[in-house]
This record gives sequence, structure tokens and C-alpha cells, in this order.
Amino acid sequence: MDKTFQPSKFEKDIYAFWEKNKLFVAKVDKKKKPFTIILPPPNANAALHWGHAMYVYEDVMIRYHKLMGFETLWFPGADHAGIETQFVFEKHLKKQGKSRFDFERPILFQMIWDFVQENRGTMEKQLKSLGFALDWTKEKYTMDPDIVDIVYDTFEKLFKDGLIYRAERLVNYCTSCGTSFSDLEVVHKEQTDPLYYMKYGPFTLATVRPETKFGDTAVAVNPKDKRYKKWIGKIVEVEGLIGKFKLKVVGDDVVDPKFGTGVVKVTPAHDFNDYEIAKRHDVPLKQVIGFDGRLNNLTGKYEGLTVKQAREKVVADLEKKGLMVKIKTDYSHRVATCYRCGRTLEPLPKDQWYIKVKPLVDEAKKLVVKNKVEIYPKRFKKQLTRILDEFIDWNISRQIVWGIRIPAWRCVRPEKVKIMGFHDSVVSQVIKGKTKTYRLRDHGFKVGDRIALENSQKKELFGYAVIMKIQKTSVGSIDLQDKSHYAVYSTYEDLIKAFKRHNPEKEINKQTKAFLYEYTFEEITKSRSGCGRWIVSKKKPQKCPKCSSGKLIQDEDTFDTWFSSAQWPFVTLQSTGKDHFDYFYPTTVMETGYDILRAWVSRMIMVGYFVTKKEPFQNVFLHGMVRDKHGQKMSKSKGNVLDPMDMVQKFGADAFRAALLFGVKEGNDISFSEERIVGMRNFANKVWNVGRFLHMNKNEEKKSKSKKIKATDDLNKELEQMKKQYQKHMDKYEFSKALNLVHEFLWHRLADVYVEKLKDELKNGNMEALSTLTNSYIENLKMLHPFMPFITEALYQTFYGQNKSILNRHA
RNA sequence: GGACUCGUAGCUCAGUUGGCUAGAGCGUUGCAUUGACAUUGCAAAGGUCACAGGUUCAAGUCCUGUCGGGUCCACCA
Repeated sequence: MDKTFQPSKFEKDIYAFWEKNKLFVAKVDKKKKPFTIILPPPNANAALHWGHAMYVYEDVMIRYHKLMGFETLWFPGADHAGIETQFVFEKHLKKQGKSRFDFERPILFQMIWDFVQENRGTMEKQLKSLGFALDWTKEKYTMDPDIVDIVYDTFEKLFKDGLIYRAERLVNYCTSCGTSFSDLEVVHKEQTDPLYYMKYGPFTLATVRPETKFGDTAVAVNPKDKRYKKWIGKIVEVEGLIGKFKLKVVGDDVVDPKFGTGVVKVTPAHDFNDYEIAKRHDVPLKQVIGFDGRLNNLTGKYEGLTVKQAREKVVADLEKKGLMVKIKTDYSHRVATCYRCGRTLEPLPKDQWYIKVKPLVDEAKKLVVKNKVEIYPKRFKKQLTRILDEFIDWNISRQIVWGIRIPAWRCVRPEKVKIMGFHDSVVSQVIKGKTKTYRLRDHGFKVGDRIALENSQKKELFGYAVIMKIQKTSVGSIDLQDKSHYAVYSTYEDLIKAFKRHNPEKEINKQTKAFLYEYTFEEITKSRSGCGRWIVSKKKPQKCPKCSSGKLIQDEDTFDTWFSSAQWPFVTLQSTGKDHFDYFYPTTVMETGYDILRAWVSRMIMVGYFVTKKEPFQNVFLHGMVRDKHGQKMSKSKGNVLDPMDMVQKFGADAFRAALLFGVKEGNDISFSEERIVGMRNFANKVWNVGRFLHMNKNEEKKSKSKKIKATDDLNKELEQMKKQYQKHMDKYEFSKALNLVHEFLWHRLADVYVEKLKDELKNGNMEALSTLTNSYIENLKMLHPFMPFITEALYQTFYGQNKSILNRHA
């Protein structure tokens, strides 16, 4: 034995030994209790970082339970990490002077696939170098066909249960990354921008985004604001940069009379608040910024300018025209930015798939409240229930290529047409051929327009029509008995009731204006192709089940990566086989960082329960973030980043692992420094040398006489107590305390006290002293093994032989 | 604005349901040591446990407030 412990001499061989002897391979064994952890799948093509280093907690739990006689499964996998990976790949393309728009979709997908495959493997190697007891024979990847298949099943099931819907809403869109994000992926940044006060018809109003004024469709004031009360409901004329336009003034409580001038321009297509105001007051949407981040053809001479350029030009032009009142330059506010590229996000209206989360959240919350899913440390339970309470419908569409493509097919319409919606209850009457309809809202139809008729509840097209005549009229002057209308009414109350059904928020009386459309109706038949319907199906359907059209095109979008991640605990086990799923599911512990409690943990519970009707894991253990030695976040700009793999090389995996846990309260952030590892490296060396000392004595084999003395009894007693204490800590997830206990006992009791006391006895060849010390030592190695697997295995083997493993003791 | 969390030795942190002279690692000081280990041993210095009240026989630990960090969420043109 060397004088000091040399990690590099052992680590590789020992890991290979473990793998060769299938020590990490889990089998279904009904005689044993299962203990399962699914590894939070790291990004397939990224190198190991501090987050992954924290998997040490999982290894500690796995090895501890393996030693306790459980059938343990630690299930490894890799995530395709949609946006992250595509973003990295695009940077890679950029270096070659190319962009993703230079390639067709299948080619681009294949290129990213190959790129990932090339870079894959480093992550696995690094996890092995940390000694993780992962069952590599079962490894899965989120893009494996069998995984994707189950993810599709989930989507279908959600759809069948009515929990998936498609809606046009404002989304957070990054015009640089070319995709939308869910609300959780938005990062708000504090920023100082000019606040522009401009003349706006009879008002002056303040805005930071003058370039969106072309999309304004209303002006809002607070209804209690005496200054503007009289304007509410009136139409005002505004002199703009591309001509005069008219807008309605609405009263809404969200307007703060104290801010700016107390007047707000309403731009529903480009602002979340305005969108809400517009919904409340039935104000139309007008999109003037495109998904390329440039102004569109509704903005006259500003068309084609980027948002930034347009803002500068609009400001300059407003000043020229004398419409700019003043500019406040130090206005500080929070801006939504892309968590990926850091650019400002553009709220844009877009058609996307959403998951209705309410029913899922309700079930998830029950599991958490009733402790079917227990959270450690406890304080995160409160946080999780709050997160569940606040969940809003989840946008799962992403406009990127790298991901699991959404299995939805659109029955393509032969041409782009405007749509007129009908309430489900009147569709049958419309089909009977009555050809007139009253509408409260003007759809902007013109005589001669070819329009599609849609069942607004089912979102299905059922016919086409050509507009013959449009008449504007008040409700009071509608001919109730008009036989050519699809429905006749006996009283105005009935008619108003019918209107109300379509416009529940609107006040309707005899003075309300309605539009009367006359049209020729044409029912959609099998011969006509394309009804615009969405079909959710794993495989491409032969034809549309509604209209029999064969022209079906798959949605271009891919799933939010979290959608597949949310299913990870059960897809991994299901794809491994029913017997495995039945035995190992629900998994025992989900261990991850508290930073993804919302994005991942909550969703796993929601989706996992929905699909399996069981909690995906019985316990959640959350670890903290790694910071530098002064508690500062590690960042490249601060230059305080340590590379975990460097640390492993320099001090050994055991020291590194122990340093992550030693003296750290579970769930708290860790201030990491090289000194911490040095301390643990020294500890490892102490352990090594106690072994070395005992081993030397063992080999000296003097005259064997045994004599019980007080010190050996004391040691045995102390050891028994300590073992109990250790188990208590381990079972309560108090790993730091357990490690501290072994550290204290091995070093300061066993080595400093007992070895010193018994040194003379050993010299005299007292075998009782040697065996007591050795026994105590081996027991400690066992307890230390979850934390420092390599050195403990190496020492165990020097005592019992190269073909033995410390892990097999209870096998 | 809301929620959570922290404020204990020079630094980074432990301190279990309140209970003896408040602990660890690193750092500091002194001494020791050539047959397990200098990646060592022994010893020492160093804390009004943020502050102010309160509950209690007893508070670093529970309650209230103040001050000061941190994290997350919400969000006004």
C-alpha cells in the first residue's frame, strides 16, 4: 500500500469492476423491496456542470439502500433539450456562416441529431468518473422511438379527455430564436428606457413603445378618473403618422390614474395587459409586428423596419409633426426577455396548443397535501402548493425543429378564407339551408367574399358560403318572422337571448347594432377536400374523418421539452417492460434542484398522475445551488467558476463528492471552494492510513494471543451507538449529519483515540485488539461507502481480495 | 407588492422536538514527530449566537417588531 491514497490509481478500474460484475444492474426481485431513483436526464450533448455534480445525493441514497438490502435501480437517461441544443447548434452553424433557414426541416433535424450523437458520451463518461451507481444497461434518451411513442400516447389521451386545446393568444415570442415560450421561461430584467409623452387625439399619453401605435385599437382610462370620465364610450379621432384614425375610449380599472397622464393606448396584439383590456371591452386585435420582428404592411412607410428602427423613426417623426410632448429618459421598468439569448421578447398573437391544467393541478395538489408525495426539506412543500395554485394553462408548442414533433394533423383548406362561427345549437338549422344570419359584430366581410362556416364549439368547419348582401341594422328593426333566416323568433326577448349566447359579456338591447348577412350556403361534402380540422394521431391518418380529404399536413411545431420531461419517471420504466414498471413504479425518490420545482417537479406530478393514476415518486428531495466560496453565484464574467471535472482530477472523485455534502444543510446553497475538497482529500487519506496500519499489523501475524481489555469493549459500545445514529440520519435524508458522524468517528475516535490506545497491544500481538479495530473500521467503511465509494471499495478489497465488493456484503 | 429564506468564531457553515462550560472545516498561534498518516498529532486563541422586546424554571432554538442580505413569484402604458 502506498503511503497516501492515490485516487487515479483506483477509480477507473474499480468502476469497470462494478460494471463487469453487474453490481448496478437492477432486476425485478419480489423478495426484496425496490428502491428507485430516476436520474434527472442531463442534456445529451452538454458537459457536466455543478447541477449534475449534485447527483451525488442520489448516489448516496442508492448505495446506502443497496447496502441495506434493497433492490435498487438508478435509471440513467439523456434529454434532447430542445431549445438549448438547437441554440447551441445554431451558434455552431453561424461559425460556418450559415443559418438554420438555409436548410430544409428534415435535413436540419438530421444535422442536429448527428451533432448531438457526436457530442454525446462525454456526459456519460463524466458521470462514471464520479462513481455513480447507474444502471447503464437501461439507459434511455428522450428521442428514442419507444419513448416518443409513449409521449404521443399521453398527448392523445390528454386530447381525448378534452385537456388539450388550440387557441390564438398572445405568446412570448423571441424573434431571434424564432419560437414562443411558456410563461415560466420568461426572464424579467430591470431596464431603463425613455417614456414618451405624445399627443393622441384629445389626450396626451405616455408609452415606452410608440412604434406599436399602428396597432392601437382603443384608448383606455380609469372609469373613476374625473378628468376623462366623459370620454368613455366615445369615439375619438387621432392624428397619426400614417393618417387619421378613429378609436373607442374604454374605461378599465387596471389603468392607474397616477401613472403618466392616466391615459393608455390599447395595443391588444402586442401587449398582454392590453390584450386583457381588449377582451373585456370587445376591442379588435390588430397585428402590426410580424414574427420576424419587423413592422408589417399595415404600417405604411414603416413596413420592414425592425422594432428598434421603427421606434427611432416614429419618435423622430412624431417630433417633426409636433406630436411629441416630452420625453422622460430615466423610466425604469421590467422587460420580458428570452432566457436563452437575452433579447427582449415580443408579445405576438399566435395559434398554439395548450394544456388545460386545472384538472391536473387539482389532483397533483391532493397528492402533495396528503403527503402521497413528500417533500424534503419540508419548507418546499409550501412553495410547491403555491406553485400549483398559480399554474396557468401551459403552452406546449415550440417553433423549433429539434424536438418531438407534435402528432397533430391539419386537414388543409383548399384556400384561405375568413370564418364565420356558429353556436353548436344552430348549426343544424344553418345546414337546412336557411341562408341569413344576424351578427352583432362586423367581421369585415365584403359582398362577394367566400367564407367558411365553423361550429364555434367544436372548432369544425361545416360549410362554405358566399356573401350576397350585408345590412347594418339595429336589433329593434329586425324582422322576427323573416322566413329566410335560419331561425325565427316570437319575441325580441328570444332574439336577444340568442344574441347573448354568442356575446355573453355584451349588453344587448333593441338599440344595439347588428349586421345582417345574406349568403349562399354550401355544405362541406366528401368530394370537397379540406375542412381545416385538427386531428391528433400518432400515425398520419389516411384521410380526414370529418370530410374525407386526404390532404393532411402535420403541425410544424414540436413539444416544449418539459412536456416530455414531465413524463420521464413513467416513460423510462414503461419502455423497459411491464414487469419493471409494476415493480419499480411509483419511484421512491425524485432528487433535483429547487430551481426547477415549478418547471419540472410540479409538472411530473401533474402529468404522471394523469397517465398512471399513481404518484410518479413518493418523495422529492431538493438540493441547493452551488456558489463560490463567498456565496456568490458562479459566473464567467466574475471569473469565479470552478470546473467540477478539474476538481475530480486534482483531488479524486471521493473527496469531491464528500466536499459537496460535508457541512451543508440539505436544500441550502453550497459555498464551494478548493479548501473544502482539500479537507475531504485529507480525510480520505486518513481513512487510507488507518487501513494501511491495520493491514500491516494483520500481515505481521505475531503469536496469537487474545485478551479482552476495556478499550475494545468501549469501542464496540461506541460503534453500536454510532451506527444507530447514522441510520437515523440517513433515513431522514440528513446526509450531511451522517457524513459528519462518520468523519468524526473514524478520525477522532477510532484513529486518534482507539488506535493510539491499542497500539501497544497490537505490538504485543493481541489479536482481540486487532480484530476489534478491524471490525470497527470495516463497519465504518461501509457507512462511508455511499459518500466515498472508490476508496472504501479499494480498502475493502485489500482486506478481502480483489474479487470481492463492499456492495455485496448483504447480497 | 407577495411568499420563502438567512443573519452563530477571521472565512464557509452545523446546531434535531427550547436543557449542562455554543460546534465543524478552512485559516491563525505554539509545541511535537523519522515504523499508519506533515494530506499528521497535541494544545491554544477567537463568538454580547444582527438588534429590541416577549413567553418560560430555562431561548442560538418559540412569538412580535426593527435593521440588513438572498431567492422565487407578480407587475403599470
